[in-house]
Amino acid sequence: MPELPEVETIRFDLDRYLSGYTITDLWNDTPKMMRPSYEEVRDLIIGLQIKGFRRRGKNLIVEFTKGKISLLIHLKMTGRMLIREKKDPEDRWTHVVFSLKKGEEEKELRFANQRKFGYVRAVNTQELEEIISKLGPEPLDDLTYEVFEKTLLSKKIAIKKILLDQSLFAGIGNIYANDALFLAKIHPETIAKDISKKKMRVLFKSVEEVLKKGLAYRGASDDSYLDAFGIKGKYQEHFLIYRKDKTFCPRCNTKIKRIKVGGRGTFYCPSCQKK
DNA sequence: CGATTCCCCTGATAGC
DNA sequence: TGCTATCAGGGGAATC
Repeated sequence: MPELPEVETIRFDLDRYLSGYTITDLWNDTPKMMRPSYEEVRDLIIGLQIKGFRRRGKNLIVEFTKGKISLLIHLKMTGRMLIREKKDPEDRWTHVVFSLKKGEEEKELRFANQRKFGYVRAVNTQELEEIISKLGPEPLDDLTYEVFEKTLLSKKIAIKKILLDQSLFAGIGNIYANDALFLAKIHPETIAKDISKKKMRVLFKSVEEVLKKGLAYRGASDDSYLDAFGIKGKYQEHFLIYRKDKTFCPRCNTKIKRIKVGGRGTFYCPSCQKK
């Protein structure tokens, strides 16, 4: 599922390949994916030239050279953003298509979305700012250890829930939360404020490490994730603990356990990650 | 503040 | 073999 490394991988390629293109048409067959509505989004963006793509947490942001409208795109679990030629074969589950043109060059940006949870939302500068400001700091950018520690010390809930809370830290999802906790040898249900300062430091570094590793491998394609060219990432080949509940701990060979924390599948080594 | 549940959706998988 | 019930999951809303 697209988390920070996956969305960032997509963003980087979209920015590089589609900046400068102008939106000439917008197609959609699933109105609920378009906010406020297909017609409004269409009228707002047709004719606009793409300035670039930004990312905030798991949100992809399309910026234009003129006006105060941006597109806020969330891929949720099964979203894909694909750069295609018009003549390219259909991509299954495509529900939104942006037609693009730069000089004589034509392209399509296709939003495929199997479970239809993702969306494209047109927002003005002020709305964008409001939404973005509700997200926590970026773990690979402006999150400092001091803020990390302060956040953990203020919470009496399971550390894994904290890591997944987008208003506390933006962009960490289930895969990287599981792997970071394994790396730091912390039980996912440990009450955040009870973690020792020493382990907090290790966890801070672990979060950074797994996210960077995810980026280096261009994301994890254990389910439906594909990059902007339709190519799988490779981080799934390097999962430490995520979805490893049929195997044994790489450190101590104990059988990996699977539980639910906050309703999400959670994996840990009962020997290495004690409460 | 936090916990819990529901909802959205559809392919994969388990169970019969 | 083939059908049906269950599950997964990001995030927002509603409820306690």
